[in-house]
Amino acid sequence: MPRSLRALAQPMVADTGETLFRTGDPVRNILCIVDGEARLVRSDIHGNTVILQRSRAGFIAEASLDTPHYHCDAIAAEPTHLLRFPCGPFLSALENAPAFRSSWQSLLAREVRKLRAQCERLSLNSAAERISHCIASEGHGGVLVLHQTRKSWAAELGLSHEALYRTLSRMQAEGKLVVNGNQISSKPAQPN
Amino acid sequence: MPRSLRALAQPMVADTGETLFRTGDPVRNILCIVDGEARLVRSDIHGNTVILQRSRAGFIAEASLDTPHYHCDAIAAEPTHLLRFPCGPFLSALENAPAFRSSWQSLLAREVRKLRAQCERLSLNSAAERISHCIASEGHGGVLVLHQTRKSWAAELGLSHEALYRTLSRMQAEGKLVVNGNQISSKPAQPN
DNA sequence: CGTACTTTTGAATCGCATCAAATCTGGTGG
DNA sequence: CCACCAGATTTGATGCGATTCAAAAGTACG
Repeated sequence: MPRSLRALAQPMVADTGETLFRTGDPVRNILCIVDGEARLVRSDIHGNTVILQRSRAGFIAEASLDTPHYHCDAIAAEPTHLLRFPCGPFLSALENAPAFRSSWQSLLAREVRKLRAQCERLSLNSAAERISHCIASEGHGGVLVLHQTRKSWAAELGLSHEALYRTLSRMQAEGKLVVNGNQISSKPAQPN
Repeated sequence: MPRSLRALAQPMVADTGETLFRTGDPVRNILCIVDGEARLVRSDIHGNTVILQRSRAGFIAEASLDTPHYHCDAIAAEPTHLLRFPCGPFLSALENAPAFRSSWQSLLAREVRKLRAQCERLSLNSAAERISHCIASEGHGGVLVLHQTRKSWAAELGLSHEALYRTLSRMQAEGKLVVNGNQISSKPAQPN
C-alpha cells in the first residue's frame, strides 16, 4: 500500500456487537481490520443471521468499493481495532500504484474462490459432510483451529448449533474426528 | 477491451457436455462466452454435481487468472461459442488499459456479490424460501426467466429436483407464484 | 455471586432426500 | 411420418436427519 494512502488511515475502535455500517449506508470508507474480528451479515425474515464474511485481519466488504451503498451489515464480533480509508484516495491509489492494485485484485480473486468453496459446502446436505469439507478447505494438514464459538461456526455452516454439537460428538465417537478445545482434527478413514 | 487484445482472441466451439477445462489444468487462457452457456462445476464424493457458476455471456472463471491451476471443471451446457484469450497479453492489458482494468474489477466485485447472495440463499432451509429468494435476487420485477431446465435449477438451489417440482406446484396452488413456461412470477402476499 | 451466553442432552416434528415408476418431451434415424 | 430413445417432468411412498422447542449444566465476566 502506498504511504500516501496509509497516511490517510483513521484508526477506529469497535466493541463487541457494535455496528460498523448498515445495509443502505453510503460507502465512504474502506475498512481494514488490524486486530479483532468483523463480520458481514444479513438477517432474513425469521431473524436468522447469515454470516457472509468473517475477517480477522485485512479488508472487509472489499466488493463494496464498487457500489454506492452497502448490501450487508457489518458488526464487530470482538473488541476490534480498524483502519478507515476514504474511498476517493483509495481508488486513486488503485489507479496509480501497480503493486497495490495487483494485490487488491488477488484479494478479490481469493474472495471469489473462498465464496465458491462456501457455496460448495452449503450444497452438501449432511452435517458431517459440511464439517469435513470445512476442515479440508479451511484447515491446514487436516487440522482446523476455530477462532469463534461453535454456535457461530454452526451458523457459518448453515446448521443449527444443536446439530453441530451432536454431529461433532458422533463423528468423534466414530473415530472420524478428534476435538481438542478449539482444534478440530480430521482422521483419515481407518484401514481395516 | 483494447483492440490489441481482442485481436488475439481465438474462436472456439463446444458441444453440449463438452469439457472446456478440468480441475488441475494449467491456466493458459481466459474464456469468454459469446453465445450458449458454460458452467463451472465440482463433483463431490457421491457423484453429485455442484454448479458454482453459470455464464451465458461474458467471462467465466475470472478468478482463475490469479492462480496457476484451475480449481473446478468447466463444461458447455449447450452448443457454445467462445473466445479464448491468452493469459499473458490479458494480464498486460489489465496493467495498461485503465478502462479495461476498471471494468474487470467491477466484474470481480459483481461476482463476489452474486456469490454472497448464493450463500445467503443456500443458508435458507426451506425449498420455498430458496425459490422466493432466487426470484427476488435474480429476477426483474418479481419475474424470473429460466434459461435452464428445472432439474438443473434444482441443483443450483441445492435441492433435489423432486423437491423443486413439488414446492413449485404447492406454491402455485397457494397463490404465491405463477408458473408460465419458463417465466416464474412471484405474487405478493394477498391482502385478506 | 449473579448474569448472560455457550455448551450439552432430550424428545417430537417436519421437510427433504431417496427410491420407484409413470408420463411427457424433443430429437434421431429408419 | 412414425418408432424409438434419452432426458426431463411429475406423482407416490418411505425413512432419515435436521430443525425446533425445552431444559440443564458449564463458563466467562463484571
